[in-house]
Amino acid sequence: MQPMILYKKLFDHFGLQHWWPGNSSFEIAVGAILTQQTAWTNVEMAIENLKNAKMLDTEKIASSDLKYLEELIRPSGFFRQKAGYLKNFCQQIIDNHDGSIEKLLGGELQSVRKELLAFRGIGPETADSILLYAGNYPTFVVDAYTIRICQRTGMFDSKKYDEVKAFFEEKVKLDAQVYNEFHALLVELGKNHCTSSNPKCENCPVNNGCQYPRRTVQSGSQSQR
DNA sequence: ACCCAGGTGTTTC
DNA sequence: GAAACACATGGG
Repeated sequence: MQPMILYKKLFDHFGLQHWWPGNSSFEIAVGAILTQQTAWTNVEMAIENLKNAKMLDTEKIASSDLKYLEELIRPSGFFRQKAGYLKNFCQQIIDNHDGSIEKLLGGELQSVRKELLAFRGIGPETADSILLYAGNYPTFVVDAYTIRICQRTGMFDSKKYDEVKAFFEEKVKLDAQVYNEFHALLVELGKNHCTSSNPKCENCPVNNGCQYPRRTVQSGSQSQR
């Protein structure tokens, strides 16, 4: 199955996703860091805490007491690492972009991406999420669901982030709005159907041609494709 | 009670 | 390089 066919099926089934939840670029970026390997409902609690404490602000976080920040974001899990990530992220924005994430997100895609990837705690998925959902850059976001769906549908078999990203950007015209919906839809499919606890993809709305279990191991032959 | 979640960094084969 | 591990809370 080709990516755009999958996209249409997902869109027909799930409809518009209205991502990313969040009212500002900064809130989206904070959410992107907090949601790493964590359910979004937990992140909502952490962001609510930050809002109530009036801490959703680059200067406030950068100058905050680390222990205090940890307590505020505790519900989002891995709170000690993430508190450090957030402080560092905010400090970088202050040092290099006058404390304005809009300025950070005003540069050329590849150079901003490179800058984000250099921050501690910001890997490829978080960087692309910030670029796409906070900066509206046409960069495809890959996550564990994307990789699993690619493998089970037989669409593309790789666990390497950059390879999967390149595959989609090659097959799907560079368009921030389409990439926005596509990633959100893949997450929806991943959460509801293409889960690790539903390895046979039962009741999947798009499972035509699903090849799970992917292959019966052939001893000796290693040829791909 | 166990498993999982919209990853990342470090350590170890 | 790939694989294994640490990081942690809250919901199903």
